[in-house]
Amino acid sequence: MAKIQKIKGFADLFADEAGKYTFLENTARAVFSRYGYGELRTPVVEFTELFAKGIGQDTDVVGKEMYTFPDRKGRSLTLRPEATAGVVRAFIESGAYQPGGVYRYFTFGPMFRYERPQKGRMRQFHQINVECFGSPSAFTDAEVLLMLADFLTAVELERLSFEINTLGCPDCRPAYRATLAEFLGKIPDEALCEDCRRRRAANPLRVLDCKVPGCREASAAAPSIQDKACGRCRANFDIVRAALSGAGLAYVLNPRLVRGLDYYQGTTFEVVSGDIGSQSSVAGGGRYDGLIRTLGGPDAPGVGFACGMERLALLLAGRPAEKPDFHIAVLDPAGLAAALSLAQQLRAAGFSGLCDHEAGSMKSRLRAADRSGARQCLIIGGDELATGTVVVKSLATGEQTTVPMERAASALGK
RNA sequence: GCGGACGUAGCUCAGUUGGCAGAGCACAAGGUUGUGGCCCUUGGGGUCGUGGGUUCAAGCCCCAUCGUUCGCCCCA
Repeated sequence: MAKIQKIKGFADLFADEAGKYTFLENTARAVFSRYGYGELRTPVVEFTELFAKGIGQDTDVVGKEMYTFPDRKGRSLTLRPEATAGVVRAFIESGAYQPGGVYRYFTFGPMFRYERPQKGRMRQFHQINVECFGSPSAFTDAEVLLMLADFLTAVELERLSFEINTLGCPDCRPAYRATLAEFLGKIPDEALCEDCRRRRAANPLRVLDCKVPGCREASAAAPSIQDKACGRCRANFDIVRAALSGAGLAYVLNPRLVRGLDYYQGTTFEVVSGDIGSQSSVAGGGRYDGLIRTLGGPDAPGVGFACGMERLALLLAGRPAEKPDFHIAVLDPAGLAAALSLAQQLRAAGFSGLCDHEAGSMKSRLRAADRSGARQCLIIGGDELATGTVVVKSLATGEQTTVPMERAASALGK
């Protein structure tokens, strides 16, 4: 019988690793609350249609990476590959939107994409997501970015680079796209990789993003969106840049920054680390003004970002586990019941600790106490049982005293 | 979906031209009848990922398969 094991690309996170995730979530909660954001938890499964419409039918995520399956009534469900679509759906469904209002949400949780796993990329992965609905202002873009930077500073990640770009709006992007496509059309086939030859007609912006050196060279002189953006987009982007500089946040202007999900427009950004292998992007986001309407909601604008917890965790030092205050060592089986009730009293008094449930030799019990990392060991053997006492031994210094059992808590207390 | 590397004890890994499966760490007991960490001794532990093939003989060679991992692609 083959051993049952976890699914490829899924992970079990024990103490050290799990601790990083709760640390990330707790500090995210604290930081985002200071900006007026509230937590929202949405389902992990949605109707497939939501993602197909929201993310874009021709993206890789929708085209080949979704966990999609029929439920018992034959409806097509999918495990969410990203959070924004679900949050937007919840927002629309709640009916909370009033024109002019601004709505701020953050959410944590697992996402699923059927990809080949590698460093920093799991099939079940975890994101911290932030979404702000209702504000068309570039100051909101800037504040969201600053909040992300604030969070990353709070978790003590410093060596990260912030890249920003604008993708243009529905007014100016089509024209830019056309001139870019025209430029790319003149490049001889041999100069581009196979993917880019296909992309230059279908999705010319993505050619800019190609990592193949030849393609980089070929597109080096391509027209930049920075020059072709409309006045409003430029003005907005200037506001964002000025706000970041004003706040002292260093950033890199990356005109080649193109996001993979169709709904992005206007300001986009990515946070990159050079220390975690080839999946180097730890966070990414931007503005998605058309999305809420696309999904059947009001014509409300949106901005947000997603932050990959696996990738942040790679950068985080392990969090040392909490050490217990006491370990009760039992030398005589007759002492097991007294040991457990003593342990309960100590826990009720606020101490943390472990208690032997099987008796053993002094040597084996003390070794176990030592391994647990406990500060103090309480020893209950035949002598102590006879006199109603307990030995309180410091595992650091080796000093020990014998006290009546009911005084154990105060003996631990100092 | 494509490519490379790797699967031997709980963990990290040796294993020669194919010739009786090993070390370190960890664990357990003892050295010390009730005193841990350091040290010493002893001990328990393995279908060599799985299934085929070649061979007198396979951990080693061949094929397949599963898993892990790094990269491509894509993305957080």
